[in-house]
Amino acid sequence: MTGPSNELQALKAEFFRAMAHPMRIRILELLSAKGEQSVQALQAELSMDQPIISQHLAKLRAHTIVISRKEGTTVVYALADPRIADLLKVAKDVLNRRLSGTKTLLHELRRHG
Amino acid sequence: MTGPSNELQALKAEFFRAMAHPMRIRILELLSAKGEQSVQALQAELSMDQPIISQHLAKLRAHTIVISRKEGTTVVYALADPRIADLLKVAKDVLNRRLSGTKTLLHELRRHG
DNA sequence: TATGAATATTAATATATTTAGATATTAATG
DNA sequence: CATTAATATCTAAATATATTAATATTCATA
Repeated sequence: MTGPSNELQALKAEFFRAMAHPMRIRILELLSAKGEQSVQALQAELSMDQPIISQHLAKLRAHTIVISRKEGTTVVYALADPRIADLLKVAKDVLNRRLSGTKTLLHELRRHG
Repeated sequence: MTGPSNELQALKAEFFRAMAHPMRIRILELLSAKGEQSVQALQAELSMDQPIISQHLAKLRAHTIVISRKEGTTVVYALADPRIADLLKVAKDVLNRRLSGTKTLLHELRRHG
């Protein structure tokens, strides 16, 4: 038995890759924490040139990781799916555990005898 | 307040990028589903040349996404953290919902009028 | 210690992604 | 309808990543 199709795994890979950039992570964390944000707001909070932000937003949009709507001349972005916030949270947990590394291990050892 | 440091977000990005490859997703899903596996077993199940598998395993190892131990001349790999299985599961949910759901699509369409 | 089996590394080329700057589009306003 | 503000797109150059094939390492054992 071969498991799920390769195309599905390619989709997952593309999905992860679309998130895999420091600037895009920052954007997604802002949207997770504060809800929808205009491009201006993101630009201000990330102190980033406008075309750069737009390019990253375009990539996230292309993979339906964020969605956007227009409000007059400004465009407001939001997570396309609340589970994306979960995804970031799990990733943070994995990394946090890793960073606390030895400390956590010692702590656990002490607690469990 | 600026939020968490940029280095942390760069770490997260590197972490996602290290997973973001169809072959590595397949490896991680096998390890999630079946527990630890030797390189031989992975090679057989993925019908992939040995050096290719090793290269992907090396990348996963470099980011502490998998860990390995030797058993004589064979090397056995496992997920470094069970939460990585959660991560894959959440990603699968997001993509499943996307593939089955018209909700997001309609939302996208509405955006363009 | 020479050999074979299992795994890892290296190096080259090809391909994809990022960045930065210039320019284009869109919608509101005077 | 010309102008401005907000956002998006395009292009070329710089970086990073993937692929392939060849070679190296490690360990058990004859």
